[in-house]
Amino acid sequence: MKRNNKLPGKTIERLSQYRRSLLLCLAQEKTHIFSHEIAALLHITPVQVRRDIMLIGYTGTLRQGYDIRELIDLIGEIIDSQDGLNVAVIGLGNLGRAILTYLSGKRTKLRIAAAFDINPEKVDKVYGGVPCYPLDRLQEILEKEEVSIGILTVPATETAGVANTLVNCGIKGILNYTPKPINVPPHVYLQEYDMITSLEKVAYFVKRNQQPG
Amino acid sequence: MKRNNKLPGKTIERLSQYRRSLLLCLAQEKTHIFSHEIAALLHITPVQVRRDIMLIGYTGTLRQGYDIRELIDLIGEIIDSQDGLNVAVIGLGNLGRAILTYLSGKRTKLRIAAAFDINPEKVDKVYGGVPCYPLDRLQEILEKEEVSIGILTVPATETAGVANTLVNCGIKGILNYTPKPINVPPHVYLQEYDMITSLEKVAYFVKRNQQPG
DNA sequence: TAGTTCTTGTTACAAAAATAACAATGTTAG
DNA sequence: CTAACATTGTTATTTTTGTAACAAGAACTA
Repeated sequence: MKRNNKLPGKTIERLSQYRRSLLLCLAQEKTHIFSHEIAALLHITPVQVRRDIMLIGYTGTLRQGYDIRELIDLIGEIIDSQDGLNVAVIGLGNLGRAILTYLSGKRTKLRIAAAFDINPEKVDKVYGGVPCYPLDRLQEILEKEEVSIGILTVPATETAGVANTLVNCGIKGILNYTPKPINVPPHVYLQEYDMITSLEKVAYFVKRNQQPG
Repeated sequence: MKRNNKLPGKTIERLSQYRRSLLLCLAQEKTHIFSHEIAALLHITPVQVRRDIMLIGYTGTLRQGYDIRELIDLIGEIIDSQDGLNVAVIGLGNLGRAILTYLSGKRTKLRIAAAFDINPEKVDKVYGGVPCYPLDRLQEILEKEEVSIGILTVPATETAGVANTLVNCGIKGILNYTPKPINVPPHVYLQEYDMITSLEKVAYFVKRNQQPG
């Protein structure tokens, strides 16, 4: 049960997905599950499921598979923070609001504490249970609410500036949905995702399948 | 200049990003660029840039670096389809509209041909230059517009059904932003992205940095 | 009881991706 | 002219990720 060894990033992603599926199973009165069942739900291989579960040090029973409740709890111990973390969404365009909707009221360990926008129309309203503040109160609110993770959904022109402010406020992690890459000091964990890049990648592989060579 | 060898997926992603940055440079009258300059723009290493460029068979000049115009054109030859591809966005919630906004009018080779939603309020309106059709006309429109790529932004409950319809209509690639994994026949290229998973991954690494062990 | 069948846990292997190392070659400086 | 330098292109190495192979053990069957 030694799981201080750093787990691979991809394993973490899958653990998050296992838990989500397992919660659904639990809601259906299911108590145990086999590796190949989890695999089928997520369209991956049973081997990979078993390997991931091995890495977190959980052990199923031989003929019943894994205890769903126990597995959910263990995944929680691994990927959740004990006391929870506060998250802020910066930029309430369509994407920012989409994220608020997705997350609203779901995660208990990840609390969306605040949203920010520059548009006065949006400021002081509440979206998905989250209050929207003006962008110029970013620093103040981040500190007051002890926000550790920022989700960047501002226009590309604002990315660098907002990112700097986040870092200066002592943010611990940034999820950047802006098409503009940012750089951060090593103690800040950064993950970037660009929708246009993803789409162009799909287009490339579609093209290749059409004209194989 | 043999670039029929399949390029790594990650290289494709970076090529897309190189092109975007290079277009900006070109707009600033710049004609040549060094690998370390590209690297700095995207916060990666110069070696990786050179390696990617080597893989597509382009050669820069020794003291001037790469010709920006030529490089942009070559990347286009590689990742764009000759005649362009038509894309449809299925589901016009916040996320669907965000994508339309991002893409509207930008890509010439990737044309957003149609959007779909089940909500009558949205149907028959135009979003970002793209007409919205009712979901039950999906099959008809996809065939009429010769759509090869579908972007899935419907609620999780609808994912499986819509995905099946897409496959039946002969779609070539799917970009699934739904939290529900789908499976498709091997000739359909599938890419999935789940925002909640990404956020939980960031949270995990933030937690690890806080309590290193 | 002995054997068959599932399923897990683990080790070994393969593939993909990133990084490092370094030869080659114009260009500049003296 | 020669040496130092900056930059590319390529090969080699390491790291990460995924897949396969297989021993071991509980439950069922006869």
